[in-house]
Amino acid sequence: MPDPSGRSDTPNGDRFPGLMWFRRDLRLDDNPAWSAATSQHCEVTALYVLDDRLLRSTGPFRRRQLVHQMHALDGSLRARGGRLLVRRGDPIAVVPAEASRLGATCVHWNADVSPYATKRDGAVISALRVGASTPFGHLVLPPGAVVTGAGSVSKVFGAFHRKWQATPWDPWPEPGDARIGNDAGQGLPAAEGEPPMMLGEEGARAALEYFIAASLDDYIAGRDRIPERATSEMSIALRFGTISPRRMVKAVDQTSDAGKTFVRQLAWRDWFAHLLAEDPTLPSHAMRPEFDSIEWRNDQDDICAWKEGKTGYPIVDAGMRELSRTGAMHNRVRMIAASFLVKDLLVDWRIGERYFRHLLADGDVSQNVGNWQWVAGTGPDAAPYFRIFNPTTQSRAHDPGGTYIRRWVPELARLDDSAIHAPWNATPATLAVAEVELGHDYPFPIVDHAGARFRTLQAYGKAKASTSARLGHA
DNA sequence: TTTTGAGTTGTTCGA
DNA sequence: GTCGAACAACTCAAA
Repeated sequence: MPDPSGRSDTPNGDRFPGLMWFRRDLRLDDNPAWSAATSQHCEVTALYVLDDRLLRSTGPFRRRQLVHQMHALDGSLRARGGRLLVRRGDPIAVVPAEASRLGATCVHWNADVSPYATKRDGAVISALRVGASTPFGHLVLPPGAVVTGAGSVSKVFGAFHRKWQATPWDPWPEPGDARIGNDAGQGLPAAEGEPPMMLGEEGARAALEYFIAASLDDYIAGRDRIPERATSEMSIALRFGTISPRRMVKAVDQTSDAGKTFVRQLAWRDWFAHLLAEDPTLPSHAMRPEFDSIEWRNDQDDICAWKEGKTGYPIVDAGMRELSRTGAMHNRVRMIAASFLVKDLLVDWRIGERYFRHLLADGDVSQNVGNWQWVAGTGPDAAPYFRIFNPTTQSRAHDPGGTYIRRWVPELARLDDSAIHAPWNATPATLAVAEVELGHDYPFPIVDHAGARFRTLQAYGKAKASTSARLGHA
């Protein structure tokens, strides 16, 4: 095969050039597609395609992260004498064109499970004139590796988890010795703002080590304390693939309950991905069809108040403000805010799912959809629908000193620890001392929790009853 | 085919 | 203040 770049003087004998298409796997360590590419070819070009269709649906925080992490990947490649080749356009056209230009005999990438990605990747494979190799490098186990006797993904987590634990695997192979292409193409977009603390694969590895040393022992209780940063905070590294989930599992001592609990979270992550791979309609349909007939209120004023952090429930508002200003939110607060939208405001979970996914720096279709369906009680193994979070109780339990609320709802900062969780119950004197006038400085609650709870139980009960009646008559 | 056991993160009510 | 029960009876997966 003629080599248009004239790079045929390779130490690897008759090996040919290859192309590695990076997407959400921005690391060189423990990356199955990268290892395959660098083992099978004399030279590998590392490509990233800026896909405008995808970028349009990507909110500002995730986009900013992406650019920083691309720069970090470029740094990893430079350390090995290469560069990240960046192109802008539709991958269905760009990837085959680059493969042809470089004379690549195979294109490598790590597969993904989202409906958009699977459709796009199928089209790229059809358009390629050479082969493609597409392992699953962002999950511990690939879809299809953990199934029931009937060959489908378990619809209860416990059964999935038992099989997941019992399925053996090893770290993926080490990278090979291929030379790395050093054509930077049209160049990286300029990174905006301060680089994230957890930058690139070295940052991710250091953050994991720090978490294991500092917080893992207390993970079971610590992960529920909102104002602290006692969770692993690895979600962005997992989202962009700057760390290998297999490396994470191997790094944790699973003889302790805390270690087991933490690794279990990675099993949940695999489970949600496997479920979406099996059923691409999950972003738009309840896993339990009876809950597709709930009569949502979808009140526009309520939805706006929720998005803006003006519901009158301080813990919800703190979370929603943190989200819209930073793209981050503690897991416990995500549950409280999501439960509030669905069960207190009776708003369709899909509206909240789309909003979170747009803004979250770690936003990922499979995880976001799985978790929203869990909160809404519409999925398998979901929270029972009558399990409705009380935002005030949650706030007192998980942010007892009101530290988190004061950080994001400064107009309430002078309220004492008792009043700050439910300012509408505070005495006029307490409010006056704290210089809070409800309805002026901070809203009255837009909904009464007890009444809203009853309303939601009615709506869910009705949806269930009408569906079972329909099925009974069929 | 039938049976059996299990089932992330909660809240409210009444004794 | 603390405790257990009710919430609602499912469905799934495996034996």
